[in-house]
Order: sequence, then structure tokens, then C-alpha cells
Amino acid sequence: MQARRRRVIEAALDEFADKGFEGATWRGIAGRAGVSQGLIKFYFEDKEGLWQAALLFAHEAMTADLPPPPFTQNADPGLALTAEWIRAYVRHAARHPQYFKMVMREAAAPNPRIHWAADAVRKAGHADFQRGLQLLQGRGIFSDLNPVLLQYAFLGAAHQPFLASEEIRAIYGVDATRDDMVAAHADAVVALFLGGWTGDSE
Amino acid sequence: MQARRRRVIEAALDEFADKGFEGATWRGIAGRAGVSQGLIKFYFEDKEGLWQAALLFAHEAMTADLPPPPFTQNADPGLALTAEWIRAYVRHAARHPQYFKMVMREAAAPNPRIHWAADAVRKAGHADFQRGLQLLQGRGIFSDLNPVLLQYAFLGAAHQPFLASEEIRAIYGVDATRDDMVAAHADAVVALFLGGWTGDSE
DNA sequence: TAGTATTTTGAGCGTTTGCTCAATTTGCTG
DNA sequence: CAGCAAATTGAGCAAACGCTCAAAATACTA
Repeated sequence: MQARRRRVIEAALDEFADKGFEGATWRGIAGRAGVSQGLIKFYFEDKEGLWQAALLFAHEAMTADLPPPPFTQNADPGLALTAEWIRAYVRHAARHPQYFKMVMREAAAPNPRIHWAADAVRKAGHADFQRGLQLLQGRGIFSDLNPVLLQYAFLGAAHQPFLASEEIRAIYGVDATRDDMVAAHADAVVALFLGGWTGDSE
Repeated sequence: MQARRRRVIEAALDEFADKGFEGATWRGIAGRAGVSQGLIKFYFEDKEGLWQAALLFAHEAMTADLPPPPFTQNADPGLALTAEWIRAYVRHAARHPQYFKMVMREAAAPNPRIHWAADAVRKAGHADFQRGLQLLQGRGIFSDLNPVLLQYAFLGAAHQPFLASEEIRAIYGVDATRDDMVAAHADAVVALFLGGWTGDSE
């Protein structure tokens, strides 16, 4: 049954995002999905394979949810279109933080997962992003900054409130995933990365 | 012996930062520190207690390493002083990423550690930061943005390249912790968060 | 140097882990 | 309904886990 397999993947996604690869357990995932451990092994080779399947699933969900990046056309994307894409990206990060949580947990120390993820999905996404950044920087926007560092600054700024939502709740008593907070954060990211240029030429 | 206890804490800091609370093991920490598992238990109550000790150690190291935040005086800090503090913060994040890695691994999902950390160290630091932000925003700098979200955007932007250094190495073949990269990222963060205002009034 | 207190070890206990596998249930086809 | 393949279970295994503890080594005092 296909629906069952999907339930397992979604449960794994939540478990890996919450607890990391080493902290996640077959029993925990089976419990979340409401199936037996044996069934997971029937669908997936091993823990590593399940992790990869979950990451691919989340990546495809993100690709499907986001508008086509204004970067991929080779023409200058324009600030308005770029701002719209950034807002959509922040909204997706807020609603589906599992993908970035999974990646970030593995990106902190050397391990086979991060190299697999780099080859399987991350390199292509980064190449798109860098192409778009090049167009914007060619226009003079933060043109003196290292594009790789700029990209990671963007990723960090966009994702952090949703990665650390439990801390925000603990310190400020606020839910960062509330609709108005998400919208406000999308505004903040646009202002930070495009704010200095919005009045210039369009 | 005090030096031995310190070696254990530093080993624990590395292990918790690399693998998270659940992924870290007594045997791994003991191996890194070059002592037996039994000795760690002699010094620290349990795994939770060792985690807390490691976080406190890293927090104190950060406090000692950073210049006094321009925020704490109630006078307007001035952009130059603020820029200098931001650069120092980024440099510390690059050289000692363990503290933020430890916090972020726990901040993703509800667990006792993040609530302990919030009360023990994070709330106070955030209050300082918010006080400083208030002064800057009173000056008109990003004054229309939610200060909590702005703080997390700053934290994410400042830390991300060093949290994800393994991914950057895997995708771009670059070492984000190299001196020149760290300096470039400090410049980038200053430009992003203060860049629009540097020419204004001082 | 003897005697006491502190530090350090490593074997081992009960539990949980990732994973196996024989057995059972379910769905499908003729 | 019979028969077969696919789906699903749960008991159980070796290894690794957090943690205990009696014994040994070291440091300190008189």
C-alpha cells in the first residue's frame, strides 16, 4: 500500500528533524506512523536509506511548493519577483522546517549523510541560487560580498526563527510559526536582503 | 585534579556539538578526553549534568572573549561601536561554534535541555541584545521590524556558515573557518544589518 | 613512613538500539 | 473459493547504551 509507505516517510521526517539521525529510533518512527518496525524494514533498506528517502521527500515537497525561482531564467529577475520568491521561501521554511532541520543536524560535523545530501539535492539548489545571486550582484546589490557567505547568511536569517521555535517559546513565550509572525519574518528577510535597493530603479 | 575536569568538559563540548545530546556517548567523550568513563561520572552527576556543565563553560568562554556589548550602557551605542561588536561576535562564532551548535540542536524540539538553557543563560543574553536593538531601532534602523525576529535573523546570518561548515566544504570545497572567510563574513553581517545606515549620521 | 582521603579505573549490569526472520494476515487472480 | 504473492507483524538477537561499584592508584597529612 502506497499510503502506508508515505505515512512512514512523514513520520521519519518528523523524527529525524526532532532528534537527529542518531537520536531517531525505529520504534519511535513506527509509533508515530502507527505501523510495526518490521514494516519499515520491508520498505527501506536500513536507517540510512530511510533518512535519504525522507530527505528526498521533503526536498520534492519544497520544490513543488515554491514558485519557479526567478534565478533560473537568465534574464535579470527584477526586485519585485525576487522579493516574492523570498517571501514564498520563508513561508515554506516556517510550514515545513523538517527539511532544513534534517540537513543542518548533519551539516555540523563530517558524516556520510551530508555528503550524500550535497550530491543528491543540495548542489543543484545551490547552483540555482548562486546563478540568481550573480544576476542581483551584477546589478550592484551587495556586489562586494562573497556570494557563498551571502547565501548562507540568507539561509540562516530565513530559517533561524523556525529552527529555534522552541527556544523562542521558552524565552519570549511567542509562537514564531503563527501566521502573522511568519509574514512579519518574510518582510524582515526581504528588508534585510533587498531593503537597501527597493527604491532605486523600479 | 582540575585540569582533568576541564579536559572532560572540552571533550564533552565537542562531542555534544558534533552529535547532539542523544548521539553523544560516555565512551566517545571519555575517548576524546583520554580518561575512563568512570571518571566522568565522578565529576558529573549524569549525562544531563555534563551537558549543562559544557554549555555553561562555553557560555562563560564567550562572555570572556567578547567586548562588553555596546548595548548595556543605556546611551546610544553608535554605529561604529556596534559594528565592532558584531565583528567580534562573528569571529567568536567562527572559532567556537560548539556553543551555538549545542543550543540549536536542542532548540529544534521540546526537551528539558532547552528550557534549562533558556533560564540559565539565554534569557539574560537575549535581554541585553534586545535592549541594544531597541536603542538602534529608536534611531530608525530597521525600526519597523519585529525585534525578536530581527534578533534571530541576526543569529542565523552570523552563525550559519560555521554551523554548516561541513556542507560548505562538501558543496563548494571551501573552508568557511579560514581567517579571510571569517573576516569576509563579519563584513557581510555588518553590511546586511548596518549597511543601509553607515553613511547617514556619523 | 603510615594512614587517611581523594582520584581513577574497568569489568559488568540492566536496558535500548538497529536489524533479522519465521509466521501470519491481506489482497489479488483464475 | 483455491492458491499464490505481497504486505505486515512481533518475538528475539548481538551490540552498544547510560550508569554502578568494588578495587586500585595517587595525593595529602602527621
